[in-house]
Amino acid sequence: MKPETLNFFEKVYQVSKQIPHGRVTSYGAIAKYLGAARSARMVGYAMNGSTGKDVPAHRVVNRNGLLTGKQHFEGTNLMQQLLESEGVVVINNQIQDLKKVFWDPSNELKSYNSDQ
DNA sequence: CGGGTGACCCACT
DNA sequence: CAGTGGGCCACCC
Repeated sequence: MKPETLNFFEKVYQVSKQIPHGRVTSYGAIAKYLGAARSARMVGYAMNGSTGKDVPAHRVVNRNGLLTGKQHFEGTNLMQQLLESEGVVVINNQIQDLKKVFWDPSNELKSYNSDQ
């Protein structure tokens, strides 16, 4: 068991967990923070396994602020419900004031905090 | 071992 | 300005 084997998934999970309450980020932002800006798809793919974990995948949306992964959640509008529950205004699966609620890990975290 | 897929993003036309 | 295609990297069969 080597936790250092932090796969791309694990990295995404940790970053997602660091997302503040009432804030959202994009796959590309996380991917870029991990050094794979052109591999945003992997971030979303990682989220596929985040369902059922302590990872708030609902706080992760695409660049347009659209809840693309909503269909992957249990319910139909569960993702939107969770975001609105945190104070994020979401209309028609589209986050409003994304610029205000947007949270950039590279801008807030700056570095990898192994100590969480 | 090889091919296909994917909760995306960027660039070109 | 808007639309389309390609690219990227990891997991699944």
